[in-house]
Amino acid sequence: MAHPAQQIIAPLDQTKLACKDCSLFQLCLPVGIDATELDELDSIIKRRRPIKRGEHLFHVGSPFQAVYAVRSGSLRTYVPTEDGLEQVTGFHLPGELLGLDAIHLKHHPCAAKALETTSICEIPFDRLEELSARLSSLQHQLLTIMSKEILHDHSLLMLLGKKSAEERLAALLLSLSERYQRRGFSPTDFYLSMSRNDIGNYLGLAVETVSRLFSRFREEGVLIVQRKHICILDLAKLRAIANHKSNRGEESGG
Amino acid sequence: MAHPAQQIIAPLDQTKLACKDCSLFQLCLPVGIDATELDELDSIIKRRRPIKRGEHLFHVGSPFQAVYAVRSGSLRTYVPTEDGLEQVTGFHLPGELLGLDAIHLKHHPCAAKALETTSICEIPFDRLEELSARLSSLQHQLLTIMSKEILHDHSLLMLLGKKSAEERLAALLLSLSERYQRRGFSPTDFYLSMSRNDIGNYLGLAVETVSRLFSRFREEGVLIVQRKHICILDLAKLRAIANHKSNRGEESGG
DNA sequence: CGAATCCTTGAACACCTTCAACAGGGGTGG
DNA sequence: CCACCCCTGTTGAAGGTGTTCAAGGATTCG
Repeated sequence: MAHPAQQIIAPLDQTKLACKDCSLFQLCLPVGIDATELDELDSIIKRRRPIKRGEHLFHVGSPFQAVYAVRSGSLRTYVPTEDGLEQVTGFHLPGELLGLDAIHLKHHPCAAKALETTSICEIPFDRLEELSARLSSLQHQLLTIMSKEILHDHSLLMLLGKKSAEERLAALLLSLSERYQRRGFSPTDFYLSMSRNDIGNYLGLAVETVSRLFSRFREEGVLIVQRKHICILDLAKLRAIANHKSNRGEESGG
Repeated sequence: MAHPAQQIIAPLDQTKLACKDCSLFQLCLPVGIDATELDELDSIIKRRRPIKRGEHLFHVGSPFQAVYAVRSGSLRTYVPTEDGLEQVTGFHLPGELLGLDAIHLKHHPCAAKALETTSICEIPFDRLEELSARLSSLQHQLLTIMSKEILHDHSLLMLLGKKSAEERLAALLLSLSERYQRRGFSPTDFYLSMSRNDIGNYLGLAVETVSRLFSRFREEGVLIVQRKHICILDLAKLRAIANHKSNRGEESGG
């Protein structure tokens, strides 16, 4: 199901769209790269056929050959646990890079699954490394993206380690809101492409808790929620919930 | 206080020790780098005077100029939360690199504090980037280390999102055990350089819970604990606790 | 030796989970 | 087109795990 808000993305038949013409240009790898360099980067990028909801971009353990940039749609990454369950490690929106955590082990430590119909740019890693050795701005951008990912993980760690259920969900909604805004969508009106189950899993909460929280937020006038459609009414209040409250956690003396 | 198990590290007056003579050679940046390349790397690395327990290597917000490798001792990294509390994001043992999460924002998003007397190699980042543009093995190693850090964070996310208190502490002890072993120390007999408070903070648990867990592990014959001194008696059982048990978490349908 | 800090243990409470039942969509087939 | 079913999402009640509050014991350092 294509969400109305996401239809400013180029239609699927324009799969040859160059980086320089991509609406995600400023959110993706090419940041800070000049025209001739951009052509070089462009030449190594492959555009894949869109993948459908539920299909995998890569599986756990599959050999690491490329990193991937989301062009449209969304995915979730997750790792299976020993018990046959799974832990969702992230949701990935247009302009975001996936697969960088595979560099170390040379195979993917997590799987990536499309949450809806999703189109992807594939960037062979050996060629990217080659190219980034020559283009210092690209090398820097690559490190920056990885650094950003570490940063994101740290904020998530804080979320899971210190925050209440209410704060966690508020933080996720705010994160999505900001990311949609940067991509030119409404920050207050969007569709969740992931299920309540995915959200609960990601935030370390039971599905029922997530559902109850949505209801509570609705009762408090923070948002309107109808199944997957979210309309944030009071962004300030949502921020207050995400940051404020909760005197949990310890001052760590040392 | 120097812990007996850590005295195989070179004494403090040998601060000019070259990478090639460092006992951490195979755990640090120089992995897979040949002799001449190593000299080049060596030439940009500064050895700093050891820092004492409680002193900071860098603060939150301080400008990003270098990454740091731990030579001896240990540190903890943490980020302050809005409420004036803090979240511990990691413990860092000899051979490990700190500061890579600062690349993106150009200033340190977390602070690093010595848990004991600690000596450090400082590696100016601009020169490291320069050098890694020329040495592809170094470039690759740098990406690998960042990838490894992302990987570590993901396992920690799983820990905080899905695991019980018992599993979390067991996992931390196993992680320390393995890391000490790789560094040539005993995997079953070591000193914790961090406080119970730090551990609880890191694992998202109250100090009291950590304390109770140590007692329970002792009662179950898994380990002997005397303040900071840990002696693991039953590594297999500790692994069982860390991996097995607990049917929490959700199968995430989609 | 005294003070401060860290660690441990106990009891009551809170938050979230688990278990259970039901409601609402979306797809399929008659 | 409607009935049916499956899946996702919602809501209620009971229970558990970890937290908070409180107090006492151990260790370190001036």
